Amino acid sequence: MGRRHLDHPRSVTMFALVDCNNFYASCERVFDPSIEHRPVIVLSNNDGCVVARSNEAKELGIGMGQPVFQVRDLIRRHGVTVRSSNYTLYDDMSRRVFTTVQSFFPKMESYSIDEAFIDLEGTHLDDMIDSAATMRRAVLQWTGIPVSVGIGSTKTLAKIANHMAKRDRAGPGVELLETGDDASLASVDVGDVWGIGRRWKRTLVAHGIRTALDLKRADDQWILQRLNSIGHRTVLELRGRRAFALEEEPAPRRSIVRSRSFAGSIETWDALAPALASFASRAAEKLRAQETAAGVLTVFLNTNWFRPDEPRYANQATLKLLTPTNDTPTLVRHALQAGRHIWRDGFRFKKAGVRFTALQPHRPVQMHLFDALDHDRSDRAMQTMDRINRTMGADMIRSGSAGLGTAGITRRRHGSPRYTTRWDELVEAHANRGKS
DNA sequence: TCTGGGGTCCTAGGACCC
DNA sequence: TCTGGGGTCCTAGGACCC
Repeated sequence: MGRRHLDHPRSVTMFALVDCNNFYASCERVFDPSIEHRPVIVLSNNDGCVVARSNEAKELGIGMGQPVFQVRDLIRRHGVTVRSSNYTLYDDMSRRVFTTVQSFFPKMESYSIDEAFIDLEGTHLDDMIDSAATMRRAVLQWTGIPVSVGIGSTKTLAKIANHMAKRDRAGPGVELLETGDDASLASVDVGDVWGIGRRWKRTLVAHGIRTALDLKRADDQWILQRLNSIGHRTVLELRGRRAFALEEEPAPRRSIVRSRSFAGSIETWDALAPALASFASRAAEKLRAQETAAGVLTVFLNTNWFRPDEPRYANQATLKLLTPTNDTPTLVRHALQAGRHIWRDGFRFKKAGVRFTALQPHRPVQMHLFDALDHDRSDRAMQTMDRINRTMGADMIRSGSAGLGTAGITRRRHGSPRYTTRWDELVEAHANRGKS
């Protein structure tokens, strides 16, 4: 790679990570200014765990992923605003944010719902911070979402710079980490390095590697042995060598999962079957949306992991489909068959799901002259079904056996409206609200 | 009482074949 | 009866990410 760069250090190419601050909480605030500057948390499915927190909520000591029942007191004492998660809204806001980012920096990789990497090629090193700051202001102004920007010569360093930008709350929200800035690396906990999770952190700390700088200086062979080849790439990136490329074109999904934990528990096959049918049918929609077909189907179910006092059972059944398909009735039938196979009476099931793998391209056959082939007819029926569900809202039409699906067995008590995607749930604007 | 959901990749080990 | 090595493919489990 670019030895030439040494000759022109001021035009070195850099990556930046744009990361939305407390994304879900920020989305909730955009449409409800009354909760600005106040503690806000967003909950996972079934209102079980905290999946997003405003800074004020973080300061109260509410942890990421913490079960809600453990922070009930804090919520009450400090009047924390609680919202069930609203992914329709977050997806739409995400699209708006990154469309804006891309209008400034066209080479962009959407990395997750709230993060994107960009390539700052063409921007002079001296101008990078200013350009990023300009983009940041535009995003805030046009979408209402605050973002932080970290700049570095590799994705891993850009991630660390972003971490530093967030750490410095009074700062400008943009941080540039020079490749040789070891003092900064020494200030970053090794567990905060992108790619180092809980287990690896434990291994590293036990070996005296506590900071990002220690990791940068670690022995390559030792890393390869005790972590793996990916962990080693992280080390290379800390040294300024690019090991993870910017991927502008998202690779097609290799698997699709639809699963849920149930608010209570499921004790009869008759209660599980509609849930499985619903999972299979939602996953099939996803298959068709990306024009793939599943070659392998897996159904899994398990009892409550957190109840050691109850009988435990977890199992999964995998079946290979003779012909890869994305046809809902076929997939539902197979899912029920696989589920029946691993079903056992006498357990209280807490979670189940359907997974499709061995995905392969499947182009729907459009407007064939004759209806001779069943799969043509099936393709068109599926297209119609997807179209109606898309326009009318999810689940207007679904496979007969899906019935109510998971409607009666999941919980959602703090929902906010789908402000941006449903006419009947639009925010009401009041002229005297004051913000323009 | 109440504990998320959806992904990726790597590695080791077994089955099977030549 | 005894004895081999190397390759591929698949799967399960474990690590990581948001």
